[in-house]
Amino acid sequence: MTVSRVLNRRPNVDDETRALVLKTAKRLGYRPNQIAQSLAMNKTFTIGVVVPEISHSFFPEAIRGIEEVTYNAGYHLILMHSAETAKRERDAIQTLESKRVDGILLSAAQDVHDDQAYRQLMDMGVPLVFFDRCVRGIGASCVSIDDDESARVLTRHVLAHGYQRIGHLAGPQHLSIGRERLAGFRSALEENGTHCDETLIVESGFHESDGYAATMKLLDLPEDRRPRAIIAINDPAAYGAIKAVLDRGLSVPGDVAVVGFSDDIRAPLMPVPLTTMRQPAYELGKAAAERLLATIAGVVHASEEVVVKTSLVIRSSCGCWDDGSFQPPASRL
Amino acid sequence: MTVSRVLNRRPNVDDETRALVLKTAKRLGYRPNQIAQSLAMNKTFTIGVVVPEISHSFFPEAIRGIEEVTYNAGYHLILMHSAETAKRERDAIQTLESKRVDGILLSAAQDVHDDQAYRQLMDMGVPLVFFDRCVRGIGASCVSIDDDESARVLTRHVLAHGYQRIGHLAGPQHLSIGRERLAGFRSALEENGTHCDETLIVESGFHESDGYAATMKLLDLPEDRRPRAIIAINDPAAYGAIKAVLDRGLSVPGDVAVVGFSDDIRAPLMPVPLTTMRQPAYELGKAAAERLLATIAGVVHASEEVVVKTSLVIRSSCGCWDDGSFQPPASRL
DNA sequence: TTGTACGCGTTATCAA
DNA sequence: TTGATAACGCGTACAA
Repeated sequence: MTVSRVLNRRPNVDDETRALVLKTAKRLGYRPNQIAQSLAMNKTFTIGVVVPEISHSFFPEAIRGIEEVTYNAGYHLILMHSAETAKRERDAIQTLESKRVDGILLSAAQDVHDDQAYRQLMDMGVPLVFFDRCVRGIGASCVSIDDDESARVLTRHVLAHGYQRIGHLAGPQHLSIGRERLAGFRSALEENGTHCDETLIVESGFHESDGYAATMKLLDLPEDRRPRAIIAINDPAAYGAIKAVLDRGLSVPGDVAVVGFSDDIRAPLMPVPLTTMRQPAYELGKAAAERLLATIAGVVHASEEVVVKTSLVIRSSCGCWDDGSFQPPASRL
Repeated sequence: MTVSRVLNRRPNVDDETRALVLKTAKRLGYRPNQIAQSLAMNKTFTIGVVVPEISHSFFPEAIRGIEEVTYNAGYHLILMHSAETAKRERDAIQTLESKRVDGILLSAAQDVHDDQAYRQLMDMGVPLVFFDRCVRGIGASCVSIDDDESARVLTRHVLAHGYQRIGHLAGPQHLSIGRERLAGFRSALEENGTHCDETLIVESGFHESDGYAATMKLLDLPEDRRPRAIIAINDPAAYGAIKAVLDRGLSVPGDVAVVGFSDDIRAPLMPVPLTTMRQPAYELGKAAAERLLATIAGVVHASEEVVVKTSLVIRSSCGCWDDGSFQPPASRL
């Protein structure tokens, strides 16, 4: 009726009627029922966000970026937590579908092994944008960093110290970031003419405990086959690596250099400040949200790769001095 | 129709019909429209969570606890960010009301000065549970720590070092946690027979920059009127305090001891590890969610105060040695 | 066991 | 400018 027109600021309403409606609405504490609106308009102004991890580090910051953009556009967020499991992720996707969200932002869980859930989403026409941990080849956009290139730059820096034996705590190989960072690692070694010892590449999860366990394996090698430096899949894994090295009575970076990936909030505070590749979580979240809104608005149709810039943060765990400048000890060059 | 019965697992359906429905549903990729369900049943299985802060520290962890409980109960979360502003908080509340959430979990923003928005929510019969930063006297439940007692215990510990002049970076006094922590601070001084110098109590916000600014004011006092120890409203403010002390060329805890409140993830990693009151964010989130679900289920009607236990975490910024034991230097006792 | 009628609160369409 | 009617997709109540 007329009430609808007033509340939606439609022009063709008499000023008196309008005033009356507004007054009465206020008196009754009336709130438009957005559920009914959604049903009628087939639009919820809600976006689903699925993250594998909630608490520390990268994701809260990314969510803040997402929230910033979506809030300004009048959208709201349903937050789902996959807890790194494929089952909960599938569950989350189904729920969001049922809730008829206008789009989904998703960062893939660690143990996802097939595309099916994503493909089905795409088939149903639900706008989907991956961020950080992408799944390619299914026509969904991806907002992330250039993992391959970033890993290459990071590895180059480690190589510049003159280290010969370099280990890699590789991420899960069914995830893009696991594969691509490993590829970047390999290519940096190759361009440097450094032999890549496959025993120094061990698969690791994303948690500190994973990094600890994987590093212990490397440290169990005979001394002459042990890595002189370790490149971890992310910062938490690097923390685990540092802990493992120290627990073995060795020093960082004196005996084993360690570098991470993310520039987590704790990285500069570590017993030996962590050299790492800064991944701008907030900006990445914003970019992902912008991409999704564009998709929802129908502005863009094809899937797109959005690359957010990383930057090398040099501290001292790599063997550089702690003033942040790039100064591999001369003796090793 | 019969389809509804099948999908809701009602018993009185022929097995064959049921099988047919399920098969067809799968074939069509059918997803029940929860919007329509919600409209018909007047129930959304959605809970609104309003936090003043998203990224670091306390809230992501609390959200994880909330998510854990609500997920298991079949509820989902709409996450809203008030950014410490009353305006955005009011906005969030209105939106959640429009979205007909089944209940709201809220931690009050820093600059909220009146109860009106909350009262209106209560009047409309929307279950509301505060967590961490509560507003009392409006009939809503509150899940938090015992701020008064915790601050007292913390202050007692600082006093035990023999410090006479103790400063307090007090939180906003219109928020419960600001008032109660200050009250606990005062009562510990009183029971110790220590004079409370009002010039050493300065109001501070919750951010590192706020703590920095407030501490600078204290350090601007003539040397004989400066505090020998500072109790900050929370950990980030304590980080700011430490930075201010160091920036003035003074040492922590040698010249000025500093303690925080929260046990943020960075507390043990500070240049001088921070003594602080541990606030179990995850457990607090869980308790708050449980309380809200009970309210929604109508199990409880009256408002309730749920108190989650804190514990004193002794590191070295208070002047204790760094092994975590309670050992105020003997010379000062 | 199955199907029909109605209502949930809104928007869209068309008529008054 | 305003009002009536039919959707939107489901659950409830009752009839077949």
